[in-house]
This record gives sequence, structure tokens and C-alpha cells, in this order.
Amino acid sequence: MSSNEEAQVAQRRANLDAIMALGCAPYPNQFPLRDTVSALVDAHGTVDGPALEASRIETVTAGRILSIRNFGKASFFVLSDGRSRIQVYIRQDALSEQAYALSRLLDFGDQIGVTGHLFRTRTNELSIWATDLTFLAKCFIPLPEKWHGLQDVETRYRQRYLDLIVNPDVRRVFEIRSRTVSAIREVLTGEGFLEVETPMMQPIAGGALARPFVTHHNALDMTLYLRIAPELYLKRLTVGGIERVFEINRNFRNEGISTQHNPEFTMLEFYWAYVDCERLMAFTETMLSRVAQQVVGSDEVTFGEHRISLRAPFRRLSLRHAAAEEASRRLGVTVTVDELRSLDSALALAARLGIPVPPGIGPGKVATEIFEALWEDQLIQPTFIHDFPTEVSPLSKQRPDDPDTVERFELYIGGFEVANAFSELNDPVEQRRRFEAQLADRARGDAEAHAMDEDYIRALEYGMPPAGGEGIGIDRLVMILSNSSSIRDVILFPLMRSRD
RNA sequence: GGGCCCGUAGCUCAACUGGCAGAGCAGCAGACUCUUAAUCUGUUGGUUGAAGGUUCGAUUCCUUCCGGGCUCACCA
Repeated sequence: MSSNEEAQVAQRRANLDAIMALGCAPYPNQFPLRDTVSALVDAHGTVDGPALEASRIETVTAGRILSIRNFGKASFFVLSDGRSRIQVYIRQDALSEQAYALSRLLDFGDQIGVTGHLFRTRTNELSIWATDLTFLAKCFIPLPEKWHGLQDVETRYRQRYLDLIVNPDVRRVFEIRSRTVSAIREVLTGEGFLEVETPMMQPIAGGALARPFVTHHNALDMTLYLRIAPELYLKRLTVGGIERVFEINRNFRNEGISTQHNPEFTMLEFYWAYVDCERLMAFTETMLSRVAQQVVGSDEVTFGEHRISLRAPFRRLSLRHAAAEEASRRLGVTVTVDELRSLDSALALAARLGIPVPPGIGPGKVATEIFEALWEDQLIQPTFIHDFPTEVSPLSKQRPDDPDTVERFELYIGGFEVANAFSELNDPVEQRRRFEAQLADRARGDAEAHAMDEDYIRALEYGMPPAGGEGIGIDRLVMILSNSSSIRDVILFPLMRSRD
């Protein structure tokens, strides 16, 4: 018995043996509770003591013991159902001999059923006057301390169940996440969108610029990729006549991990026939403010040191115009949008601004790099960045008045990208040309360049209606709504390096 | 992948310039029938992430490795 933990586990096993000796089942198959702890707290949390006594509310409930305060022949337990907590008052003269003996053998962390009636203690705490206890399961491993909780982030992510047991705010974040997804579904289905599920395993990983995970199907002896986006399948569905379609599901990208990136992440993508990018901006504004209202009860949220307003309208910045404007301000000279359109002048501008750009890229990519370097961390309030260069947007439709620019926007909130949307390119000839340009990038060594997808072009050859499409990063939206600074705080089991 | 930082009891944290590894909580024994970070008395518990090195002596300094955090790059 060298370590303290081993000693405590042994003690708890001995306690279970003693509980079994009392005639209690160690792992009963069910427990007929009448109320959850949350239901009791929700229904009676504001009822005063005399009213409780008068109505004499009998209950049978269950949960995990989160603390035990002992007073000789009486004790107080805090019982939790994972969401709410209620106090249980144990006294020897209210219990059978067996139930009282059981109460003395319970440990912090055990699962129990409690029978009794509600009352308020002298300190006005809503409590259950226990008349019977039922043993439900033993907690063998000592839980983290009640006051400081579990602070170690590594343990919190690896053993999320512990985090949920002892840190009540964690539950709140994932309730926000669940309500966010529900609210989005409600908005979209209310607009007549059909929810679908498209392949996660794809022979060609398309629809985004990213490196995929590779896997293999044995029976078909076939290389498959975990999808990086559902985009091309959803657009095939618009060809098939599903004019309003959406999917909320996981994407997988084989890239670095950061506070804003998990290798698997959840994305909403929706496609809407006959509308353009402009219409999507207005829709996004109303959808996000409605979602915020439903999820947190306000269209204004706290995010770190900021207050963020999700009330429409959001700020709009044209990418090259905003880049030129900010560059002018920083350099003290007039920089024109045209300087961003030719490669030589754009590269020269980046150099003057001290912005490093990767070699071998075109002017559109340089302009985008300059914009991001100058603006990204200023985009705290919701801001649509629109008018992206065609070069960096292989699936977007060009502006009728400017083929060098596409009808596309990205929405930034809290300093990072939350949404990406565009008028969908539905011209198969132009789409083939764009894919070929991407293949050229790939040949130059860009592993994230888009692959050719012949079947997708064939689908477009049947005629796809004009449509707007948008992707919203659910994890990042939940970060904003739950005031979480890391994406790992809104993903129950974020990817971690395996141990040993 | 680069830079910076962290890893000490089950949990939360100390340990000065290199000098006997400590506290609170939890646990154990005892007292206590309305407490709520209950209180009081006593007490168990350590391969200081791992392996090397420097040193009379390493939690402390150096190297490598393992795990994590922040940040940069890339993206949603």
C-alpha cells in the first residue's frame, strides 16, 4: 500500500464489502425515482419553508454524492444529478437501522437513491429529509477536491467525466452547444430547408482547401478520405432538386491543432437555390441574432474582455478596399485597390508592410494575406469580409462586373472566422478551369489545393440552379456564445496525444 | 513544425541563492442530531513526469525524451 490513492481505493472497496454485508445490492439494475434532482430544484427552489411543510412534498430521487458533512448521528449530503444540486439531511432517528448503517459507509462520489420529503433547514437550504437510502454504485477513486475543483486542463480534457462531475460550468457550455444546434435546426427547417447526411468517407476529398485524413476500405480495396467538407455532395443535391438543403456534421482536416482548430470539427453547411451571397448576409444576421436570443437570451454576449453584439446589421468590409485603406493609414501614403490586383505591386506592398508571403502565389492570395495581417485581430464585432479574389475561391461565382472578384464573404466574430459563404459557381466549364488551376497549384507542391472531381462537374453539366451556400463553424460559434477561449472547451473529447 | 512556459501526495498549491520534500482539502481514528469550504483533536500518504549529467549534496542547474498550455504559421 505505497500510495495514498491505493489506500483510499482499498478503503472504498472495504466500504462496498460492508455495504453488501448489510444486504444491499452492489450494482442494482434500476432505481424507480419519482423526480430528478433538477426537477425538484426547478419546481421548489423558490418555495419557502412554511409552504414546503404545509404541502409535505414526498419524493424519491437519485444522484451522486458531492460532499458529506458529518455531525455524529446526523449528516448532510450534497446530491447532484449532473445539472442541479440538492442537500440531503440524514438523521439516525429518521432512518431504519440498515439505511443509517448504509449512510455511514457512503463515500464522496457514490451514487445513491434518496426517499424523503422536502423542507428547508434553519439556514434556509432546500433539503430532503431522508427516510430511506438506496445504494446504487460505488465511487472507488477519490474525486478531485470540492473547493478548487479540477484545474489541470490535460486531465479535464482526457477525463471529461471528472470535469463534468466537479466543475459545474462545463455542463453549462455543453448545454449552450446543444441549444445552439437545436436553434439553428429550427431556423433552417422553418425556412423550408431539408436536413441531410452526406458521405464522411469520400474517394475525393473536396469542397475545401485542406489536407485530408486517409483511410482504406478492405473489401473494395479502395483508398478513402475522411471528408474535409460536405460541399460538393450538398451541391449535387441542389442539382437533384433539393433547393434548400443543410447538413450539420463533422469535418476532418489533417492540420495543426490550436485554440481555434481541432482535427475534427462540426460544421453547418446550407445551400439555398435562387439566392446570392447578398441574401445570405442578411439571412446570417437574422439567424445568428435569433440563435443567440434563444440560446443565451440576448443578442449581446460577453467574450473575454469584449462585449459582442450580434444584432443586425453587421459591419461589412470589402477585402481589397479595406486592405488598401489600412495599408494607406499605416504607411502614410495613398495605396490604391489596383496596387493589390497586380502581382508585382502587391508583393511590393506586402514587403513595405513587413508582411511575409509564401513564394509562388498570385496577386489575389497576396491581397488576402495583406488583409488578414492588417485586419484579422481587429474583427471582434461581427464583420462580413466580402469581395474575395477569384484566385483564392475555386468554388465561388464571379461578380458580373469584375471577373477578378467573386461573390463571397467570410464572417469574423471575436477575432476569428466563423462563417464562409458565396454565390455558388454552377458553370461546369468555368468550374473545370478552376479545378485545373488548382491542379497546377498542387503540382507546384500545394498539398491543400483542390483535386479534380469529374463527377461533380458532370453534375453541374445537368444544370445546377443559381444558389448561395454557406458554412458556419459550430464549435467557433459556440465559443462565442459560451465565452470559451479555446475550441477544446466546447468539444467534449478534444483530440489529445495518446499516453504511453 | 518554430518560440515561450508548465509537470511536486488522490485534488489545489508551497519549498529563498543547490542543503532533511511541506500545507490545505480528501482519507483514517475520535467528539458532535440544522451544517454548507462545518468545527475540534490525533494521524496515514512522495520513484518531485522519465532517463542521463554536473555536484559532497539536485524539486532546484544542464542535456535528451514524454505529456500539456500559450503563441506563430494554416484554416472553419
